Amino acid sequence: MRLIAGDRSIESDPAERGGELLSRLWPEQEWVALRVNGELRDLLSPLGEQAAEGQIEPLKAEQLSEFPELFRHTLSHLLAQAVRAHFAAEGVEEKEIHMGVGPATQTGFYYDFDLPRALSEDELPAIEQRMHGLVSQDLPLRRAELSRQQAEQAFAYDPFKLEILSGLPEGAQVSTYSQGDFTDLCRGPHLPRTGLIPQSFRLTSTSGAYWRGDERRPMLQRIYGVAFATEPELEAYLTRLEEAKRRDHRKLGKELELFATDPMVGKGLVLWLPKGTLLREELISFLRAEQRKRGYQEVVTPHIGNLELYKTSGHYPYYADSQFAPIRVDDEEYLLKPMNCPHHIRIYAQRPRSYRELPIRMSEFGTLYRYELSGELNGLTRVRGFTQDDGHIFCRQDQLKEEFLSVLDLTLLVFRTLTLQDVRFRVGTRDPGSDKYVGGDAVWDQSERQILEAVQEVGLEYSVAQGDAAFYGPKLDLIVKDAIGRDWQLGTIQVDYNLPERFNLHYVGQDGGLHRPVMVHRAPFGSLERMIGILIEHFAGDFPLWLAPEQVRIIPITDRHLGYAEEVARLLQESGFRAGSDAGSERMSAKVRSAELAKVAVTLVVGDREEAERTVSLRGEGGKSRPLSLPDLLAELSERRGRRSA
RNA sequence: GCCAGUGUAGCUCAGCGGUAGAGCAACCGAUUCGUAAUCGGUAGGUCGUCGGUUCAAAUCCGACCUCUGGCUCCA
Repeated sequence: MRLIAGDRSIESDPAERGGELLSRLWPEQEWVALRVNGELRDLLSPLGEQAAEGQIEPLKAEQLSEFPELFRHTLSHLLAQAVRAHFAAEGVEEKEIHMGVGPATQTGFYYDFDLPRALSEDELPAIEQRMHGLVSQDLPLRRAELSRQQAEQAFAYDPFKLEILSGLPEGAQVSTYSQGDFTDLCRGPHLPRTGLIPQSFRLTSTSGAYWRGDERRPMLQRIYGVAFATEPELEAYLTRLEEAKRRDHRKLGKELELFATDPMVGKGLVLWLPKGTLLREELISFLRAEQRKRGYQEVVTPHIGNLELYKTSGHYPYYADSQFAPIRVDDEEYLLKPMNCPHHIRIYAQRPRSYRELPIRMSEFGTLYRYELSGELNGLTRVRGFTQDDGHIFCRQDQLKEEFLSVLDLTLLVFRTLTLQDVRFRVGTRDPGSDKYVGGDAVWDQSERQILEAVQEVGLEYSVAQGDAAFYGPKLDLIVKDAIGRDWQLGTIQVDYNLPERFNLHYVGQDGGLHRPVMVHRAPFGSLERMIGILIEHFAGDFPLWLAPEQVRIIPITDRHLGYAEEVARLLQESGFRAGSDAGSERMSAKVRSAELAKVAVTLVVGDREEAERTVSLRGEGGKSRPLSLPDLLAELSERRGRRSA
């Protein structure tokens, strides 16, 4: 067969190994891997028939930064070899250590083991040392191909490997990779020798992980590592972790007295402290005002609902596992509200609706309760009680796309205002192989097509995630990047043909007949709890003026300036600012420090000069201050607040 | 829910069989000071809870609870 390498054409054979081909082409150079038609391959594997007419691209060690999965995957094998050696040192036979899977991850690698005893995190440095040693030994990797039957004999001691093999077709060929005395079943690709692995890796943690992610299967011990091509990249990653830790909303939430959780109240239930409540109320009134402009009507519905309501909607028993158990009252059962939509639907159904009043856009800041697994609960991002900025649009089919676009517009406005600029879409469609969905194929096809059209019209980057749909309809998730580049899934818009049908909703059309409305579910924030958690981390607690719980603090230089400080504070308060003066007996610089630590949005200092001139000294970025007259101060702060900028 | 770790004053942490400690914060007093820490004093803890071992437990053992890192799930 013929292959193309740059501007050269070369004759090869499907059985020829990548490495052999490259050393024929460039005998003096050392390569670490190659790409065939863009697909990453290792030097040890035969090119295969599908390489014919393919474009060959050799990769040098210097290019490993671009293909970290190469050394990360090889490192997971080294980890397995090191773990075996570690246990061999205490007399454990290597075949007693069974292994699950060990792939590369986004930042490193892991491997799952079934070990004779619990591994402590204190043992990781010793295992890591062994791994560094294996790299230094520069062991060559060997690849072998064998039939499924041969592999089953070779790995007869390991039930997990056998299970992997049993999932392959009868006559399948599999490959193994070995270095030193260690052999693992693996598809590759791998580096050709361990000496090419950068030493910039670290074992970071251990955890439990179910075999094949299934909670009914045994739990294995997972060891995680991080690995980068160069030491500076590893350092940069570890610095990012530090930065994330510094911004942790649980830590900042406590320090800034925004929220608390209390075991006596119940886990996963958030207590909003006064400062956090201010933040929350600002977000709510911002969205409420935007929704009014867009013709939403706000409603309020109870925190519990009759179980029949959720049986009709289909939420019960479908989501019974993640709901609080029903409450029995007399002869009826009630559920803590896991969803607002059934309540809103019953509001729609209070009286006959005309095509003239559609679309009806109903919104509610509705508090929901879901029974999340206790091990899942986490700060504000995973809780058992939360408030959704929920909304449901009931419209005619011909209005659907416009409504969908308008929701998209609102959601993007919300994100831009919160300075979450980098947004992309993910369209969740149904999994054709699953039967969990309600409703027919025709409506599903229709709604999936409408979402895609709307998304394409907006023109932002989007992807399609098959199988990500809700049980009642396809959905659109918005994924945003925060200030330190982390992705968050926020806001969700869903088209729903099924609930209107289950509740038998209709409207009277122009033709006098009854028609079925379409529903759009949407929540730009998603949950206020989660959104605020993300915002705390995005801003690292330094909220823009409009959101800052404490907006202005006025620091008098000595006690004799306190009267003037209070006068300035009152002036600001009259314009609706959350302002106060610091009457403590500390030195001015200590008060400045306290204001910084409390992350007050604006710090003003007043002394003799300011009092005489009726000005304030506004403390800006990096401690640089500038004088401002009181009218200018009010104008500047009002403008900043109005623009919702920092 | 499962695996592993963790828990000492409001916060950060020391103490690891022999009478509970520090810094910061709080409170009191002095100080009145120009953009990230003024000085002195006072108060604050059934060492997560319950049980066990011991003459003696914050310290050793067990159970439970919280929280943390994962697994799994997310309408």
